[in-house]
Amino acid sequence: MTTGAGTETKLRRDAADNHRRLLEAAVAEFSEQGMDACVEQIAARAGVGIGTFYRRFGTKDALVERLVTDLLDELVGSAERRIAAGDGDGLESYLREVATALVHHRGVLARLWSGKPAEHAERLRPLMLQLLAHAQAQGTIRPEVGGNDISVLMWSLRSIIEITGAAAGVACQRQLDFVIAGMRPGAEPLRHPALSDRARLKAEHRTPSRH
Amino acid sequence: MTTGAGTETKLRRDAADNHRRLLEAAVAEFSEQGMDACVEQIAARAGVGIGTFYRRFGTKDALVERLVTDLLDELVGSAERRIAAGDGDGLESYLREVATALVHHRGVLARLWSGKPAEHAERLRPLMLQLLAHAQAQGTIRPEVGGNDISVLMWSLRSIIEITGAAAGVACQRQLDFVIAGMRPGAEPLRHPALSDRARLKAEHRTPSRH
DNA sequence: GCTAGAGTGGAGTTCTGATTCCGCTTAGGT
DNA sequence: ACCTAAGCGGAATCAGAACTCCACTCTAGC
Repeated sequence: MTTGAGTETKLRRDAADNHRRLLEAAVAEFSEQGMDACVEQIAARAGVGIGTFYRRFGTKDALVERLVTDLLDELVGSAERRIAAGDGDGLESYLREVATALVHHRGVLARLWSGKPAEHAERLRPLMLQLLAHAQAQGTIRPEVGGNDISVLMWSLRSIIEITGAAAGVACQRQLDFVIAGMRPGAEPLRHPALSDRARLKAEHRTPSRH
Repeated sequence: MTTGAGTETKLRRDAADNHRRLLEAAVAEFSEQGMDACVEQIAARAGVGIGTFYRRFGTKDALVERLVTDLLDELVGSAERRIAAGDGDGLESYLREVATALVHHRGVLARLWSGKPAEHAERLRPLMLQLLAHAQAQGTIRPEVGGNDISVLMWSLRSIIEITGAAAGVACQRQLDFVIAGMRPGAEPLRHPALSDRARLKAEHRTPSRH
């Protein structure tokens, strides 16, 4: 649940403790201040000096990447669990879980769907496609819906979450109500083509704003 | 089309020219670099010195606010045009126009739905509500849909646009296909409550990240 | 064509926040 | 209890970008 990369060479007890505390402080601080939260604040909140922060993470960017990786691990785990369950509305449940996870990690969403860890995001795609295919086989999602439609849907949650802050959970679930309703077999026909794979790939490799 | 505030005390011809060029350069630079585009770059792109930039706008922030105001004027104009037209799918057409406008001004979206110009955004709301009411009276949108649902929908476009960059137009229209389909009278019932007015107001007054 | 004053350019200043450095502390093996 | 390398704190350094200032250059009214 905590991580996947194994670069942790058993720390001294106090050090391990500081490490954990830094991670918690970072999540909190990023949630509140956005990605501009400054390192000094994070360290202060964790009750350690800046030096300790840098000994542990090397760079503010490395910290963010670590948080993003944790989040992706969570999303992957969630997808796998849904696939294992094998019920008809697996995709819908999955999307709702994704929304919840994103809300919880709202501080680092700006880095989630682009930049380096895009490789990680690739890990998610086949699982998502599998859930989609299953839902379509069960007839709960109409056949014209493609994987890129689901990607766009997930992307769209980011700004809702960043704008609504505390109320993000409600806002996302309601939005999912509408989008999913629009993806059901009985819904009105689609007027526009889906995003192309080429465009999706370009989007996933874009390096966004900051630094 | 250019603006609404009338603080422009007829400039010397060359100055007016530089002013226009700065505005264009700013839109371009923000679109490409995001809100972190630096003033020096903008000035360079416009072919003027930094001094000129500051004489004209006083502050980077003032420039952004000006661009946001222009965008809102455009959105208001669009809504008024739709209301005047009075056809049944006014809301849908309006939303699609909004998407197009947002794509064009993608550089400043981060400042659009929050911060100071929230007052301006208030100008938009009654128009949007009117379009919604009309659509519901015509039976093209189901009655459970509320104004806040439309707000959330507009917010959701921001991250789609920022992530997809050049392909944003396609992505947004397709997403609108789904959401609007989900808002039709025949669509599946909604499972979750809409965002409360209180939460929406809080969201609109949030001061986001930067500065 | 001349002149006043609006406009200009861009080096220098200031501010903010990331990152480095190093002498001091402390866990934990013996 | 002692020793030593892992850890720690935080002042000092560095970097990047916003913003200021002022000697100099043109536009436009005469």
